[in-house]
Amino acid sequence: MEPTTKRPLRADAERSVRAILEAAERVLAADPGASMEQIATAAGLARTTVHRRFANRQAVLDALAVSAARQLLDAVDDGRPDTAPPLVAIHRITANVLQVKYSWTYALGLPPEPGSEAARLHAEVQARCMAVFQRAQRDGLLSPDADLDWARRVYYALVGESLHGNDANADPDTIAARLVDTFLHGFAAAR
Amino acid sequence: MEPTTKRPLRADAERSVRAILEAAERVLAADPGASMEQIATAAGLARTTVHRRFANRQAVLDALAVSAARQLLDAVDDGRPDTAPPLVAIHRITANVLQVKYSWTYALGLPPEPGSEAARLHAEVQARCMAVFQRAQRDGLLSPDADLDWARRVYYALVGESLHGNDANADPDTIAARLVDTFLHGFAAAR
DNA sequence: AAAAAACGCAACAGTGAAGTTCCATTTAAT
DNA sequence: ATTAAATGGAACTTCACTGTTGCGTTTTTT
Repeated sequence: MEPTTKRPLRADAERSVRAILEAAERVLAADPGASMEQIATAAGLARTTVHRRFANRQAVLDALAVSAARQLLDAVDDGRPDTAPPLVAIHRITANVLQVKYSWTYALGLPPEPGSEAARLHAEVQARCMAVFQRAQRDGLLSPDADLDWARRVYYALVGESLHGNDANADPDTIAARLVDTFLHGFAAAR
Repeated sequence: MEPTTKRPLRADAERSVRAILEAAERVLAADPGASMEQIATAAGLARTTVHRRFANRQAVLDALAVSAARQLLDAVDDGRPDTAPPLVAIHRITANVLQVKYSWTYALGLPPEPGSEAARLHAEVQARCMAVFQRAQRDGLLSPDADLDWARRVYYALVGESLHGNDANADPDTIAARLVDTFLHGFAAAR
């Protein structure tokens, strides 16, 4: 029952925490109802060790959500959303996000508890996204009529869909290019 | 243990079956791990009655998936996908599908068991969808370069996204119009 | 009105997972 | 090398859910 970081963990304990979170992602992605035992085994640990690091199942899920959300925010910031030209930023962010989302599909699909750290991080990501879109609209890349909130939701949906069917190693830049092209122009014949 | 329809069910029994499926959709949409007890209560029935109509939990899920998939296929066929002009068909199908999907979000999100009736129905829906898109491409509505499989996936994703945040009574035709517009033209400024 | 079917309710057994405790052993920190 | 922390493993309790059975009562069918 010590979820709060009282003193720094020992090196092996920190490895265990990471192993648990990575195992949880793998196992829960395959079966959201998987047991703590399955997670522990996948992490190469005993079940009691998992319970020593996380008070209960929910604590694992919370930590998993926060960990993944942090990496997502980093992926976005690495695309320079505030300084790069909008089209470049959107491309880079998309490619970065696709990689993170592929590795943390389950964790990033978890509904963030309102008020939680994970929710705060997701809101941060969303703010970056909206800022880029607003700049893109001012630069004439996006239509002046575009509903940016709807645009953001569509963009999220395209990212989610782009994760399917790609056997891991498919070039993220290629997928991102197709995604952005669809986002901008849709499927209608050129006018 | 009588999942197979031996003799026609009595009137009240058939009402029970429908009540169970509708309750299962509501309850499981809110919590996918909900118990049979919760489903029974939501259906206004005793738990044993649920077990009398469905051998086990999986049988409920299967029946739920099939029921929803049937309605989905009906919604698609009501849009005349083979005869109406492609743009009209796409609009109508979209509006119809949105309504069905809104009422059966959970059931239609279930991964269809390979080889099951539900899987067959979903494949049928997909075939209708591809047929419309091919006609649309021949008619010059969709770009000759468009990857129709990717287009279909994007279309599905847009449908899924359009279900969120709409407080039920939002006009399906309005939402469908926005969806189709985005699908065709994206968000870029007009060239 | 009589027969058949469906229902509610209570009770029961079986299962599996969550969470805890204790202790011997291993591993990291100083 | 000593100390403190972390781990594995077994055992145990608790608990919720599943699936089943039996029986008296209600509802539908004919």
